[in-house]
Amino acid sequence: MYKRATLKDIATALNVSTTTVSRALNNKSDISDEMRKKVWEVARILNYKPNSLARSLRQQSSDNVIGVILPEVDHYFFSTIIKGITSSIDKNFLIMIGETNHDLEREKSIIDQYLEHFVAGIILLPTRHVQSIANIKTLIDASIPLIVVDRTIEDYEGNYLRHDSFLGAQQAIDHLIQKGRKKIALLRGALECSVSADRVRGYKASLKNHGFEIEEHLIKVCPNTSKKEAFMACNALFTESDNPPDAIFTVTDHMAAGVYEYAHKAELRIPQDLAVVGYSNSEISDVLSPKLTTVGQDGFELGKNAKAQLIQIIEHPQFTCRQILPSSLIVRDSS
Amino acid sequence: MYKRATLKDIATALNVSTTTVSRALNNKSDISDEMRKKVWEVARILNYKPNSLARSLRQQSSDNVIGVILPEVDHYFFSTIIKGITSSIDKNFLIMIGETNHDLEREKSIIDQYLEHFVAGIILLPTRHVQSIANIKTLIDASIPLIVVDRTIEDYEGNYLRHDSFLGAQQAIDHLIQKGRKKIALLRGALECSVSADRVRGYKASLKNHGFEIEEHLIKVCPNTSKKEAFMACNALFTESDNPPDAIFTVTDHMAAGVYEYAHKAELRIPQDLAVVGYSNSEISDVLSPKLTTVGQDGFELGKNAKAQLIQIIEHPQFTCRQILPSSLIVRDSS
DNA sequence: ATCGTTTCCGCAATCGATTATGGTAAAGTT
DNA sequence: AACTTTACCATAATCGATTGCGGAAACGAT
Repeated sequence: MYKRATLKDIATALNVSTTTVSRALNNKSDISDEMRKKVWEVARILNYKPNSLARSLRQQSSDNVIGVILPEVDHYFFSTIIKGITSSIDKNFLIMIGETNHDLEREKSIIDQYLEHFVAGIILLPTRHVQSIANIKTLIDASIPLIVVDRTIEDYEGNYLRHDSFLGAQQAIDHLIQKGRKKIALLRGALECSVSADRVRGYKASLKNHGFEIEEHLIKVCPNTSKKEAFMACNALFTESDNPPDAIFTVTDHMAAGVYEYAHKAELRIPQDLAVVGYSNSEISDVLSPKLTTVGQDGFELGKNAKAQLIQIIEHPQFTCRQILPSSLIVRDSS
Repeated sequence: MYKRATLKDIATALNVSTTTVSRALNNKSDISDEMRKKVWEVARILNYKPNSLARSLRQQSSDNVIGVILPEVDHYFFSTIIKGITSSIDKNFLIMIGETNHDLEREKSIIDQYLEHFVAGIILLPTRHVQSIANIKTLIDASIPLIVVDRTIEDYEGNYLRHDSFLGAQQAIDHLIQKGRKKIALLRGALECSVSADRVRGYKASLKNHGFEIEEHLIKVCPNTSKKEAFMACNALFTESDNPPDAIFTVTDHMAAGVYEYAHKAELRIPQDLAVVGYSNSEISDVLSPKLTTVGQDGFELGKNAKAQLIQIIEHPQFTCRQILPSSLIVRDSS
């Protein structure tokens, strides 16, 4: 059985104490240059790598484990965020991952587990039901480096990073209006979801700016932002009134797929009879026919950025991050 | 700052040694029933949770951290596997995740990092370039619980779990032949990829079983299994010969999307002029129009299963797992 | 020569758990 | 009564690193 070299091995080899070795390797003071060099040399030869468990235990804090918490790992947007986090290998951070399935209890439980493991910091994508800082209070009190990504949390004053959903939605509606659409419906997500709320605000703002009336019956709620819900909502839009919409904006691309399905069944042509704009620029937007116009939010960059910022926060406790990234409309063939 | 209760706190409260407390909590011998009860009671009151770092350090092995290694976290199939692994919360295992991007060096480096962290076991989805057990030799020598998922590794004798790609491909071709197709092309992946190789074997086996000739020029290689490569390969198939295929089987759904795109451009109707069958039952197969016939392999179940089996291996060193799960054809509208 | 400063390094405690070894008192044995 | 066994618990070492404190040697100043 292979055994890794320890501080003691280096110390024995040089006939010095482990204290000296530790200080030499961490480039601390009270060490002569000569000794420092010798220690580094032996460490290299023995292929020494510090035992991070021992270090974490002693320091009461890991220095290379980041905990990630998100609602659903198999949603394209989230999975590209994970890719952004895992693919940059700076500092060799290890990534722990926990999935909440939008369950607040589960979220709390994962946070506790991360705390027990002395993670160096946490990247949190809150559930869509988050209403308060209850779950992260422990983190705040203990000053655990934390960055809240994608969603907002009421009364939370700490570090965050997210896309500008308000602006994204506004761009989408601006675009539809510019294309001559007069009656634009909106399929939104859960009422308590901050992201969805921002997009609704963007929708309304754009309509107002162009002197359009806001018709509440054109706004349908799809709590799970699913394809099926969107299909049903679409059905409602076209059967409840004999003055149906000529454009639909959905807050996810999946919902747009539901609209496509309804349009296909109702023999509505996209974009001639009905323009569709989705949100996320997920992979299905390029596969749908006609290709879907959508608001692009780059998950990869978001994840990469979140990790970089968190590392800054870990290394410089006074560092703060309050960033809102721009989204940009990607015009394809559905509008 | 909140501080967790330790063995020592319990020991002090009861005026006994930490030895006694440890043994009582771990239900070992040399402890009176009376003492055991008292210890458990105090532990409950103080909300004691063992420090897993300290435990791992002492035992030279964690008991609740699983390391997962896979090629690309944002591919739908892989992300559903992650979901399968993370969503079952048995035993409160923590999940570490590493992405190789099909880079063997990176794979090795992640394995080393996991070893340094004394993970209890590893779920490995090898890169498509894997040719030998070089990367996992350390794991085997050190008897680290390991399960190889999705792909095979030459000369590897340990635990594995994967889908039956041979059978899946065979079913797909059987289906196309039964539908009356006479000239079935195949878009395959990288030559060194075992999964792709299995599917090619299935393709050939089915053709042979039905008395068809195998025409090598109908088999095109798309090393990255991308949509664009598939589009190009398709173009080649239809321009190189004036006797083009009437059906195409692709080893991923994304490649099928490439075929769709070519068909659209070349004004070929699916399925009338060209039948298409994909592989994976990814989310795009339900979004493509017409909906894609594909071979279903359930990533969620695979992940869940892999985790359950690994836990068995961790807890019972003599336990072995050699499973090949069936895939099943999902017939939709493209064939 | 004496005292004060640096410089450089080691001792031992510490993080929180596990465990080999040993010791004491009660119970059992002949 | 003397000896052995059993039950139960404590002491201390251990995992691999970090760090407060202290000590010895070298050097400079008076």
